[in-house]
Formats: sequence, structure tokens, C-alpha cells
Amino acid sequence: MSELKPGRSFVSAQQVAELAGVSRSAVSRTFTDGASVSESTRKRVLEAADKLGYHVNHLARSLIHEDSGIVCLIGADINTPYHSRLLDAITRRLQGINRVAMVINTSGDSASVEAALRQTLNYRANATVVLSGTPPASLINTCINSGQHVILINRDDHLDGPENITVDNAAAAREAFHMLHRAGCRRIAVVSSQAGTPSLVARERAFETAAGEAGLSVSITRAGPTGYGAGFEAGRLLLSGSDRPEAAFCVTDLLACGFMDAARVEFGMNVPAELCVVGFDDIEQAGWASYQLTTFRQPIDQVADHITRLLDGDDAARGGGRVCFHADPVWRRTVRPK
Amino acid sequence: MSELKPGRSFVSAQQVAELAGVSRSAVSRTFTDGASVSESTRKRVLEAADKLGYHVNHLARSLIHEDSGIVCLIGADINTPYHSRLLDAITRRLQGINRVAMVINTSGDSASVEAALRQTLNYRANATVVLSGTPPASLINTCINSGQHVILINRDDHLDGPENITVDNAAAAREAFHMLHRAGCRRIAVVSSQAGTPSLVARERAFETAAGEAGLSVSITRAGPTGYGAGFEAGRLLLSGSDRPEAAFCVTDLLACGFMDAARVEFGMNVPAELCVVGFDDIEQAGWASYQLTTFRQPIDQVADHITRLLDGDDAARGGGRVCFHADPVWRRTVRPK
DNA sequence: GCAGGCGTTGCACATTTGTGCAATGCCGGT
DNA sequence: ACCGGCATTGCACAAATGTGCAACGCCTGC
Repeated sequence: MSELKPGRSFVSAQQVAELAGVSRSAVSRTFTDGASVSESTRKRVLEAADKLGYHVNHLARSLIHEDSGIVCLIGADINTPYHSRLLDAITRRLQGINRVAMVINTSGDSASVEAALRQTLNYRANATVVLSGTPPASLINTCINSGQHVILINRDDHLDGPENITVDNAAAAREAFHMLHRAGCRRIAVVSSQAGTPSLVARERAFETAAGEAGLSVSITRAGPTGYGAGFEAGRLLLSGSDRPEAAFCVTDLLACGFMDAARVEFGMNVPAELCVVGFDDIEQAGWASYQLTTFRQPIDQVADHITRLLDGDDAARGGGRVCFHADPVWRRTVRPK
Repeated sequence: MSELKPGRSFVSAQQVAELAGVSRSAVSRTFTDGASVSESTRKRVLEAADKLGYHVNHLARSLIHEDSGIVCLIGADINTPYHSRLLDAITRRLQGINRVAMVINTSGDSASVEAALRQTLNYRANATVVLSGTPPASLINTCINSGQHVILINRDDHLDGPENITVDNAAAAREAFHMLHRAGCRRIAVVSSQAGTPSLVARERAFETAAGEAGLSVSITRAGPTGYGAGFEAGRLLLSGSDRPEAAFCVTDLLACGFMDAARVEFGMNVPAELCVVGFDDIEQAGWASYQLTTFRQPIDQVADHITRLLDGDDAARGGGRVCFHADPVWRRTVRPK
């Protein structure tokens, strides 16, 4: 099979038709589900196609149909544990429903973001999933105006064109506070970052509010971009002072890992005896023996499943739907029991 | 701008031409670099295009040109630190040279792998980059026969169609042995996985050979799939015996992290006083304060740069080129100095 | 003033595929 | 044997774009 002469370039349906001795229409129908072809010609066509190494040109096919089969995934920091897991879950499911993922990395400058988003439109992507980051709302509107599906994950801006999938950051943050409060912690710090992502801000706010309702005030530290380094630096700042916090709510597991390491390595502290820590995301490292971090699990599979449902069934996919999943707590060993 | 009526569907060049009062050719030429259009009509076309929200259809454009602008990235375990960083580096650079990345996740069953690879051909991808995993050679040949560029990363099978980018695993593994040998370690274990990936096997072999030349024999432990868990399990197995190894070469940083954690948490050992560890990849976690792992840095940026060079300049891209980059040692604190 | 040249523009054809419509052929029933 | 019906097939057109070729108009130089 595929004993094609090494001569370059792709094979067209015309060539297959000539070899099989049928019309090009017959070839097309052979590769179209539900089209009417006799068993004998189908067999001849398939043989010829295999011999020549023919593959249907989806670009041409997409010219005719509305459906290009391409789904754009737009996101920043895709090398981050949480985002790469999300990417993994989504791409795998997309393949299951015969779509293909086009990944736009917006970690670069904002000019490249705009260029990248334009690609979405240039390739007539079936839908655009915004995983993270803060692409300007105007660009999102451009997509919607061009008749594209847009699915926003964890962005709380209230546009009504796109589909919104969110995580209940506020509920989880409240629960985080009560976990620490019940453990007897009173001086509690919030460790966040300078990123200002909507979901991070939502976690900060809800935690602060819950603390306020319990009569406590919390300090928020933002020592850099979201990541291990910023958590470590926050630990250095917070723990070198005279009145150390008894606990910290880190709005991200990466921040939590950095914070814990600063506490243990720089100050020789024991977690959770001297310091309780709660994170968010439940990245793989949170479960490592060195951390055993108590955190909240991102409902990655639920989010990915919902996306495939939106893209597969055309019915529920319209209008500004809004779904919110819960982030369940994962008890490990960085919060004292009781 | 883009005050398009919310009515669905994309805008065609024909509609722009009518609004601007020119022929469709003029519209096409406006969006084609180097085509001859007067400044006045160009301006009128751009205004009309902006008003209607026009975006060139790359699918149609690709029908004519050879170049679809799509590059397929095929890989498994993209949620892994090393692979997600590679993905990040490559996608970012692709955008820089006006290509777009189509990601095929081969973590699923092998049937889906074949279907996915077919997508590569269906969308007339400009090139296919195989990041990892073990897609059958027959599928790779299918791509090559269809006249596609194929770029293999870290696969040592000796196909001569594709471009090969490799890392000098053997040299690094030899160096790893000498690092441990010079530190005075004699009972050395190799921690690997059951994956059997070419590069992992190459590291095992080279290390074993180097040890043999020094008159030492090493044991190789493969406790599961490549990852933290397998490293931890290997630690449990190796360190519970009567004669514990003095050092371990873990063919992956993830294995090393798991191994170190088992040593410290399960057996209360001190690294590097009682146990030296060397990893491979230099993932982010290797630099975390809890690990400070001595390891070898994957030349990710060099690999990504080379890929863009292959795709951008058409000249050097032909034939079974073979490039090999060096993995430099990163000294941290899991090997005793001197 | 006229010819030559150059920049610009439109026509028509090319790329690859799906599909409606009509024609063809085959089969069964009467 | 003939006719109706059905499955199959080919023609021609559609989708959105790039581009060679010829025509057109304008400017310049003589």
C-alpha cells in the first residue's frame, strides 16, 4: 500500500478517479458518509486511493460546509501545570468528536495576540475557546460578530455573546477560609500575584470578605507573576516580620509550593505545626510527598466534557449560556485537623 | 469599526468588492503582499473590509498555494513539565513566522493516533513535528510519501526521509556517571521507566556502559510509567534492601523527584550526604528549593529555534538532515561536590 | 501632439471538493 | 415483453481565493 512514487505534492480526487476509471464524483461520494455508491465502485476507488496515497482535502471540504472541524484554543502560560493539564484534557476530547485543535499561544506581546486571534478567523475555526489570559474584549467581539462560537473559561466579564464556563472561586475561597479558621488560625495571609486575572481576584475578594465576616482582617501579598517564584518571595517577605502569620491562603498551588519552600528552607518552619497552607488548582505537585498540599481541585474533566458537549450537540450551543462548576476541597496535610 | 449586522456567517471578498465599488481582484490584491494596487483603491478596500468585518479565508488561499501555514505537532503526555515547555516554545516561535500550530494528542488509544495523524494530511499541514511518543514508523512514512516535511525530535530510529533533531543523551549520561563517580559513589542505581522511549533507553545504556568501563555494574529499575510515581516506587524498592545504593541516576527529573521524596519521607535519608541523585531534563521543579536537583538541561530553545529555521528557510529543509544538541549539566545540590 | 511605457484593473481560469439534477441501467412485477 | 421504480453515475455548478493576460488610462519625452 501507498507505494507512491516519491514525487512530491498531494494527490487529488481527480487522479484517483482516473486510476479507478470512474468520475470524480464517485470518488467524492466514496469518502462522504451516507452518499450513494455501489459496493463495486467503492472498492475500486478505495484501492486506487490507497495506492496513490490519497487523503481528502479538508481545506476544500471546509470551503463548502460551514464546519471546518477546527477549534481554536487560546491561552497563555501553557507550560504551567494547570493549563497544560487543561490543554491535554481538551485536545484529547476534541479528537474524540472528530475536531482538531489549533493552539494559539498568547504569552508573547499583545501585538502577537491580536495577530493570533485573527488566525482564528482566517482559518474559519468552528469555535474559539479562551483558556485564560486577558485578550481584549474587543477582539472577542470581533470573533462573535463573525459568527463564531466563543467559549470563555474562568473569565467573569459579563459579555453575553459567548458561552461562559466558570469555577465557583468564591465558594471555594470561603471554604478555604473556614478550613483555616476552624483549625484555629487567626493571623491569616493571602498570597496572590500581580497578574490580576479575574479568577485570582475573585478568590482574593471572597476570602477577604469571609474573613471580614468572622471579624478578621487579612493582608494580601502580590510579589510577582503567578508562579513558584512569587510564592517564595511572598514567603520571604511575610515570614521575616515580627508577627508571622499562622496560615496562608495561596490563590494558586504554584504560589503555595513556593511559599511552603520559603517557610521551610529559609525559616526552618514546620508545616502544618507552625504554619497552615491552603492552595488552589490541585496540580500534580500538590500531591507530591514533599508538599502534600491541602487544596481545591479544578474540575478540569467537567470543563472539558462541557466543551465537547457544546461543540458536538448544536442545540445547546447557542446564546450566552453560563455554567459554573464547583471546586472540591482536597484534604492533605498542610492544614491541622480539627 | 466592524459594526456588522449580527447576522451570522463570514464575509467574502465579493461583498467587500461590491461595497468598495471595485472588482474582487482588487480586494484579493489588497491582501496579497507585493501585488499591484493603487493607494486610493487600497484605502477604499480596507475601509470596506473593516466595516464588514472581512477576514481572508486561509482555507481557500491554501487551496492554491502549496503552503497552508499549518504545522502539526504530534505528541503524548503534553501535560508533563518537559513536553509542555517544548510545546510552549514551539508554538510561540511558529506564530512569529506566521505559522499556526495544530496539536495532535496521542495519549489516547492507538486507533485515535492513526486518526489524528490522518488529520495532518487532511489539513495539508506544511510539516509534522513528532515531539515524542512512539507513533508507528508506517504512519510516519505515510506522511513522507504524501510529500510532507517530517521533523522527529529525540527519536533515534534511522529513517532517512525525515529531519532528525536529537539530544546527545549518551554524552550526558556518560557525564552523569562521572559526576557521581568523582563524588565517590560506587554503588549506583539507574532509575528508569517501563516506557521504553528511545531517548530513555539511550540514557540507560550509555550510563551502564560508562559504569562498566570504570569496572562498576549498575542495576536498572523500571517501576512504572515515566513520572513521579514510578520514581517514588523505585525509591521504595531500592532503599528498603540491605545494601542501599549510594547514588542514583534518574533518566528523568520527574523520576528523580519521586525518588528523592521516597528517600527522604519514607527512609529519612539526607540528600546528598547519604544519597546522591542526578536527573535529566531540568524541568522547573528541579530548581525548586525542596529539590535543588543536579541535572541536565534539555536544549529546548535550541530545538525550537532549529525547527523554525527548518520551516522558514526552504533551502536547508530538504533531505534527512540530522542535528544533535548537547544537554549541559546544571549543578545544584544533589551531588556532593568533589 | 503623438508615441511609448508603466501602473492599475478586470476578466477569466485555476485550486479541490460536495451535491442537485438528469440520465442511465437494471430489476421485478404484470 | 413492457413499464415503473430505484439505485447508481456523471455533468455542471457552487464554495473563496490567487494570478496571467490583455486592456485601459495617464504621464512623459521628443
